[in-house]
Amino acid sequence: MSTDPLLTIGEVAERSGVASSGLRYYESVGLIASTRTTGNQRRYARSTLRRVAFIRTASRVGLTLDEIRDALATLPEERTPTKKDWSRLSRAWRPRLDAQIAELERLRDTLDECIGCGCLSLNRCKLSNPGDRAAKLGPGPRFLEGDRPADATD
Amino acid sequence: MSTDPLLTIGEVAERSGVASSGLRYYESVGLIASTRTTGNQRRYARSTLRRVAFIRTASRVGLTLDEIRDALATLPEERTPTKKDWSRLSRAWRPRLDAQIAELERLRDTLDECIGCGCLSLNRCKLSNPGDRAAKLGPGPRFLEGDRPADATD
DNA sequence: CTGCAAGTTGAAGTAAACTTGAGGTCAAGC
DNA sequence: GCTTGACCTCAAGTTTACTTCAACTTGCAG
Repeated sequence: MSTDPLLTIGEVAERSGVASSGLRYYESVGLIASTRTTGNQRRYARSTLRRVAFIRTASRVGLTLDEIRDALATLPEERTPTKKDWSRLSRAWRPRLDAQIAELERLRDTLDECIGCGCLSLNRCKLSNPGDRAAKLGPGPRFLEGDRPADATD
Repeated sequence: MSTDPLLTIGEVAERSGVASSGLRYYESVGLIASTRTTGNQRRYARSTLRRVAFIRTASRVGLTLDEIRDALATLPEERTPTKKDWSRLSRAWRPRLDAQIAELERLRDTLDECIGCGCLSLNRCKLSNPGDRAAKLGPGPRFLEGDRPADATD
């Protein structure tokens, strides 16, 4: 315990809930930065806690670390980001969240329609055809998704 | 083109939107089955199309292939599944979808509260503390999620 | 000064869901 | 009968977001 304004990696890990290894990883991909002690140990500014919080939350919203890095790149470098700065970034999540929710609701409603008939038939059933490309939800393949529906016979 | 009731892997790929390599993969993990021609090529029953449709849709809902395999295992083996069979499985997704939507809405609402203040401060802000473990949404780490919040000072 | 928890590095492993590649076979039209 | 596109297998590669391991070094309490 100290009065030192800088935090050790263990302290940041403890407070952010991100493991030390995760913090090192974040640093390796350019999401956060640190200074070093003479003995080569990392020391973090307090503002890093907020930055990590942003990263975790953005991640929960579904952004990839790449996208998060891009977002963070818009923060001013010459000064510690203000609440306004963070607020601006967070606001950008809103449409994304709305889209995700809408997509799931669409899926749910279509499912309701289909449950009655137990169809799930390709091409004939709405469920099988994404409908919009805002998919990219949950794990699974993002590669070919809604490419060619092709003809229908089953 | 033929009158053959069995489909080649290419046909199934074309109609289902899942690449041939994906279908082989599904087979390798026991999600679908096929018979073979004398020349060792796969031939699929038409019902496979429905099965694949189920897999893709369940996947979109966020189920892992493991879970999907478990669900499919409850289908009768001795006969081609009826609409009722599929309907039963689909109905089981509903609570899951509802939970996913609720989780996202919770996140959005909390975000709305937080946007005004640009807080995102750890522990002090609801956004940083998951609240329920129904997370498992979108990509990213499912490992440590909401483990120890720890104390708060920033 | 000593001991030991905490920190360091780089490489390798993990998980899910597939894709790609190499090397070889099959089937159908001409 | 031959060419060509579709298929086969098996191993290895891909992506994202980390964790784990081994082998070592620091830093602080006693």
